[in-house]
Amino acid sequence: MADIARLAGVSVATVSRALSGSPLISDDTRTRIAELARSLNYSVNAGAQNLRLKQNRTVSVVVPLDLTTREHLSDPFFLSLIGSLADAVTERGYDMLLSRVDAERLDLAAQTFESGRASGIVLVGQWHHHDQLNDMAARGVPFAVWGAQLPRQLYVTVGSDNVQGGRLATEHLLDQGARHIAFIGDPELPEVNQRHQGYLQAHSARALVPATHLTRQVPFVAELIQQDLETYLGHGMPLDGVFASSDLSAMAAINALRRIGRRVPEDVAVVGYDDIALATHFHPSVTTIRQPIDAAGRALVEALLAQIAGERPASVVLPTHLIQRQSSALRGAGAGT
Amino acid sequence: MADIARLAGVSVATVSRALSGSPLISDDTRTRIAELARSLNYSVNAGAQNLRLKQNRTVSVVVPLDLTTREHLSDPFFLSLIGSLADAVTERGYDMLLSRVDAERLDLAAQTFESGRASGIVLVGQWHHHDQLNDMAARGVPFAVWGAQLPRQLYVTVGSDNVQGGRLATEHLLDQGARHIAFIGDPELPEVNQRHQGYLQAHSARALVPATHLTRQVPFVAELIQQDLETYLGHGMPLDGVFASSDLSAMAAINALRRIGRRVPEDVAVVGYDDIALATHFHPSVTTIRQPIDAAGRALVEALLAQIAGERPASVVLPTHLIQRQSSALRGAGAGT
DNA sequence: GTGAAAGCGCTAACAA
DNA sequence: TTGTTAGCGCTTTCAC
Repeated sequence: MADIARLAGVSVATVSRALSGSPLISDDTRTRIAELARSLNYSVNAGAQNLRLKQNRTVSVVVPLDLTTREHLSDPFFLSLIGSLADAVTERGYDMLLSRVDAERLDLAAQTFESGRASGIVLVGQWHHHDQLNDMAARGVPFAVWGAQLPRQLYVTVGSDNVQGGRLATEHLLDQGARHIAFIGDPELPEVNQRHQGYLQAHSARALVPATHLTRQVPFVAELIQQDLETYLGHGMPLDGVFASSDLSAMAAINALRRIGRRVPEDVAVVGYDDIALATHFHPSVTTIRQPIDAAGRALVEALLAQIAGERPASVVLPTHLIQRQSSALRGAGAGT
Repeated sequence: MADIARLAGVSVATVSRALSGSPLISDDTRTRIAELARSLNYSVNAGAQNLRLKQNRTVSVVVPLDLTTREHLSDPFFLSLIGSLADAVTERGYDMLLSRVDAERLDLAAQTFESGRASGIVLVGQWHHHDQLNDMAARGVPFAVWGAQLPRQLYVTVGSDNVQGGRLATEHLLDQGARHIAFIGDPELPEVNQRHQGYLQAHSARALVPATHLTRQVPFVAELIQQDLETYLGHGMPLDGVFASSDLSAMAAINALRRIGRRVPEDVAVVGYDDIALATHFHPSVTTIRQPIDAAGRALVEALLAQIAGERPASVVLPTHLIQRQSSALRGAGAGT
């Protein structure tokens, strides 16, 4: 900037004002300076500017890294969510800092804020760490979480209506005539837990009670799901429906069932959750609960920016929809796309 | 930092030294200061530190935004590449800034560098903008591009061996007995162009010459691909093989063929490119050319960091592999997974 | 082993 | 309309 000032024969203050479009500067000098800057490929130093302005138009998106399961960032749902966040953040004129953090140390996510690198944080997934997040919120860190709304929650979440989603999925399976519906997922995770609530509600609304052993507590790992299902069926237990708490799990389940010789959907109807792109194209195509990803990214960014602006935005629960496809057409009825 | 200094009864200089682990500080004061900092949730202000140190451990990943086709960031291949980049960047102890830029103004990508926000750039996709990129390189902006290696190229690329990939795909189709193999893709894009070269090479190696109208110049848009294929076949032209320049295109082609009443693979064998997760699970599963995504992310980051360190790294061409699946088993032979 | 002071590149009073 | 000056939070010579 000093260079430009010298070349233009003015002071740095003038250059600063010209470049920031201050109305105090004459059009003449403004254009002269603008051209000089362009020809030198000069851009105002963002660090110095932020330091001075104590402003900072960047959002930090943190993806917890679960060391025990997947080491790499590869789940299509989260990847899409990141894409949607990138679009939403760009739309609002912010920069996006993407980082990965050990899921056991979610509090580390706050560092990007505390070190002044970002003005707030979007956390993709809340895992088991409700308490850590409450602490962060109490400390005054602005952040928004993709996840489930929990009791006594001091932070803002954006998530799909998991209970409703679980209910929709299960009702659909019951409608298809299924009576022994397994639930696959780890109810220790808040979102999965709520989907499980929906599963139970759908049953009790029809005066049914699913056998407890139909709830299969398995993490999001294909091998474990397949193994668990094989064990379960190996014991000769009845099964004519599966509600998996993610599409990836549903696909793993379908593969496992097929390997054991059960046909999907003729013998067992399967419903997933997320509606990732793969679900339409899988064979059979997977009936699922859609989470509105574009709305999700936008809502997360909006909730975060509202907090940064000093507001106290409410958590957002996005509606879910049943997308009916082949995997649940138990009697050949109701095949979708 | 001033607060901490006051509370610890020392000068800011001492705090700075203590926090950066300077050996000049006594263990006693160092731990006292460290604890104070922790209890206050204090983190050194990154902006100020960078300003002072003129250092900057962040990589800017720029995803061109092609306004004419997809507005959203959703292609599974690029999404995975971003995931892989996030992992690689984190591994090297850098931060990752993710931004989207109009594909027509790729030079804007340099801004994150010129404004000192990042020490270098990874560009995901080179599109038609070889010249803009050469200009950027000439200006001294450190960056690495995912794409094809081109003649008179002043910048570093990392990409798969597109010619080899195209050859492998086409040879495989020829091996399956296909003789009228369409090429689907837009050869104006450098990577696609090289895949097309491979397609031609595979033919000429067997003294064959594919009819020119078999090269279907279509952008990566499902609707256009389906439409084009329908037109082509509507004219009664012969077709028993398709080499699509991406898996998504291959899937669009398969859907189109099915709609027209051609069976895949019995009537038409299809091979894609990328090996996205969907490819395994599509029905029929898609034979494809795998691009090693994890290696890609790492190679891009490495090439960039080398440049930042003042080296002049060579472009990287990653090997490709044919992954044989059902979509190309023309005579029922050679079905894979 | 610690402190005082200068300066990284910028913006915003305050003066002129 | 423009320039002078102080200071954002930090690191680092230089002095003690």
